Amino acid sequence: MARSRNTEQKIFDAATELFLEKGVDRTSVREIAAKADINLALMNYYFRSKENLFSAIFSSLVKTNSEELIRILDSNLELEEKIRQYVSVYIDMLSENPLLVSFVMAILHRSRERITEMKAVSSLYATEKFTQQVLEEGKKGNIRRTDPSQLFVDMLSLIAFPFAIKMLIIDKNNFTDKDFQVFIKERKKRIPEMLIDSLRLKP
Amino acid sequence: MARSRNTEQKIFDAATELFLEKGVDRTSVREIAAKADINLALMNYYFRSKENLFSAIFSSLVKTNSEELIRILDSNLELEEKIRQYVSVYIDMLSENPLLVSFVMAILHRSRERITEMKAVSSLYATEKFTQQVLEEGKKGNIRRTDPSQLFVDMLSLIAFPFAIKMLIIDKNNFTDKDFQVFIKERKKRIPEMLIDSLRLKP
DNA sequence: TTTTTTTTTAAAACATTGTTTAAAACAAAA
DNA sequence: TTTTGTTTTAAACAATGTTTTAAAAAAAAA
Repeated sequence: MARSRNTEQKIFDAATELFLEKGVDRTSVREIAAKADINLALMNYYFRSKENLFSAIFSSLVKTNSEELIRILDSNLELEEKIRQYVSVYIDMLSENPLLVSFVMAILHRSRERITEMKAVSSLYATEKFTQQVLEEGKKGNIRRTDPSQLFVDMLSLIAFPFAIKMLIIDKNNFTDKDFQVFIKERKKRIPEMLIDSLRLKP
Repeated sequence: MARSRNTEQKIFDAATELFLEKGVDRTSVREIAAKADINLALMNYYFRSKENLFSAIFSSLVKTNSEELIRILDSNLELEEKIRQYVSVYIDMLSENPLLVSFVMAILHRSRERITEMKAVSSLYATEKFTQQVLEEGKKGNIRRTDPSQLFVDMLSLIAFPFAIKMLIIDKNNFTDKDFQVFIKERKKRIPEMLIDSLRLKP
């Protein structure tokens, strides 16, 4: 008979929440068991080890949140519109899951091996078409000649970093969570403008 | 007599290195003791607890690396030059200590209480003059009217984030460490241009 | 030198972690 | 119902973590 999807899912969900909130290393399996309201040993029964559970969760998170972004990057949209959509979708995604950036960065710092797992799924590794477009438009003289890698890192930085320092921004500006949302929403307009500005040919 | 600065320093230095490299939670006090070549109990003798040691190190790191930045922000340089210098100095600093960003972010994710400790020292909290300049230049019509907080976050993001995802950038582009340095050096020109571009009045 | 204080040591106490075991409870199939 | 296989449980285990203790060694003060 199929394993109780119910219990397995309960563990997965509880662990996801805790890992995002407190980080993997500060979350004990006992805590996960308590939150999932299951017996301690069931974690090992279903996932063999904590590290394994973490790996499953990490892959799932990255994958879930990358598919749409990859689709945009691979699409035939013209460069400007592609940038607008990528920024918009990415920011919406992170707004819904603001802990994601910190989590991924913590993992990046914690276990470099995890990089491999990201390759297959992260939108960072799906920039071929984007790169090609930037080079082509540059050649045509439609935009300033630009290193596509730099442009992509700019974009990523402007999108993601504010979420990584969310707490600092909130604290510094005496923001409520709502204020932060407004702040971020503003960036959905601001970032594409900035990037496209930087591509515009000087008169 | 004063406590043996020597031993205390040895512990401090060994722990700093390990915390930066592997993160606080994955560094054991036994490891610190081994690396510092001291008896295990001395860590407690000098710093009372691992958490306390960490706190000392964190404050020191943030402080050391913020003083010059704060000085620039508080200076009377005109806005454009201030941006150029801030970016340049900040990038140089992170280049010398590339693990700093990941470390601070991991901490931000790990212990929100630490935010308090940053207030007194982080350059993020010394933007008063900068803010004032942006508003003033905007009023005078010398630059586009801009939310200073947004501009500052842009600047910070463009500077810091690439270091946080250094491993991804290296891996994705098949960079050597030297390549990464070149990539970053390029950004020292690129970032100020981008920011100043975004402030320029449209024709 | 003797006394006092500071620093270092080895040992062990103590807590918590992730994992395993072996039996019990349960559900499905025969 | 009996059998079979799956899921759950409580308890134990082994490893590793941090902190404390109490005595030894070293250094400074008297």
